[in-house]
Amino acid sequence: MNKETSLRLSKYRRIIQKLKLMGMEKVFSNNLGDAIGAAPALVRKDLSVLKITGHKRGGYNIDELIEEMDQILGKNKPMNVIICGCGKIGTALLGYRGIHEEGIKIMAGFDLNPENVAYKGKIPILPVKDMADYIKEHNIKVAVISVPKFAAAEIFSTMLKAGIQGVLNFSPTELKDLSGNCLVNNVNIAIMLENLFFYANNSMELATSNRMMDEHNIPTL
Amino acid sequence: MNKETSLRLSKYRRIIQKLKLMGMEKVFSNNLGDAIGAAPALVRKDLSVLKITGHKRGGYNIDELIEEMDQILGKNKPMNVIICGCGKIGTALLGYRGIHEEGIKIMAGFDLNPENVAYKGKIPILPVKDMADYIKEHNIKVAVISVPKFAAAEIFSTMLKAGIQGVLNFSPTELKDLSGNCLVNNVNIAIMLENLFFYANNSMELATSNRMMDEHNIPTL
DNA sequence: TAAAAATTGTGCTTGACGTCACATTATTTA
DNA sequence: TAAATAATGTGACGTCAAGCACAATTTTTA
Repeated sequence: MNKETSLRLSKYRRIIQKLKLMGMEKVFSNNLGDAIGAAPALVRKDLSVLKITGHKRGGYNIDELIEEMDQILGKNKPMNVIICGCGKIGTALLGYRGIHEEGIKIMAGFDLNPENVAYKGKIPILPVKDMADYIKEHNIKVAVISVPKFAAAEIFSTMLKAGIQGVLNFSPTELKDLSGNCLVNNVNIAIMLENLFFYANNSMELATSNRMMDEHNIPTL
Repeated sequence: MNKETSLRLSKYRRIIQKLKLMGMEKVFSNNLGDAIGAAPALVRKDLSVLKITGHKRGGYNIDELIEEMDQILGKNKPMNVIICGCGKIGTALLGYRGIHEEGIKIMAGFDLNPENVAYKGKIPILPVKDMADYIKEHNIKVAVISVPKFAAAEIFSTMLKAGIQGVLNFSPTELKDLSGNCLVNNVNIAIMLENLFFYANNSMELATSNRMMDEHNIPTL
């Protein structure tokens, strides 16, 4: 399964959750397709790959769907993360509701000088030197990197040695794990902004490519 | 040109800049390819599409390359953004160096209650109701949305009416401009984290697909 | 009960992107 | 000068993901 596909799964999961809260019991592939801007056939194929099966003329049962997707997406297992680098961005994430609301728990923050971190919440802020032990002891699988550029590569290396399997990297240094044990989502804010300026400056080209629009735009729920 | 291609362009630009600072004068397609984890032929094709031409056996002249790419990427024009929503993430961005270092200027922040924003820097924090006028008066093309979920759709709509052409959206509401006048980069932190847990929980599949690895991982510069 | 309608599941087609491979051209070396 | 070497530029090809279209199946309606 590729990245786009797995992102769609999370989106399906989120939409289905909303529909359930609205009291709905079943959903059709074209509903989900409309919601994420994809063709109904693609939705069916995605679910088909997951061995999730619907009912001819009856769509998909929402409760079944949630159960099976949670199983596949690992939503039943604890989703515990740590945040390494408690500067401006790291601290913002420590208090970010969107993470908590999805059932993800921020276990701890790490910083070179934890006593300097302004954030005063329930989450412990620990010194970076304790990170590797913490990862092993608490069996942490996913980490956020929000350290300055110069520190990113080293902290990433430490994480890999400690067994981290997924990293969300906000530093401008693009990280890669050559061994294939750890997946990295690089979020480069400056490059994304540059990208927007590029299209804004060349807006004629924007109109000509539908493919591009599809990749960038996903309908509001 | 698709999104991946334009992201590569920004990466090339960044690498070339570093090489220039190191005193180099020319660069070969395989250098750039190695740096971003792409095949040399792809680098040549990317540059070829931009009508940037190299020299047989001589590679690409770095000064020419920078000049032409800056032209194409719009780096010569001012890159002015506004930040709408000065909560935790918005405030973090107001003080984020990575943006400034790339030549992007944050012109102003907007918030429902600007007087409540803790950030005390040089950037003015203005009331949201003034945003549309500000966009028009200062000819702002690109905006960051970092408002809470419930406010995202409305502020986005206001931006579109004011003529915004690019949006970097950190709210969990996925935004889309149906008219095609505005490109949106949706950055959904919770979904990206979920995605990492998904792969961590199904790590066997990770190893089997090389394609996926390529999409996720970009080598450190 | 029979016909009509609606929705799934999937084989086939399409299109885009990246890689391969090689002709072309420039530089170096003997 | 001629041969060898090194790099570009691009046409051809392979691969993969998404969309199309339709058979299969279930429900509704008359």
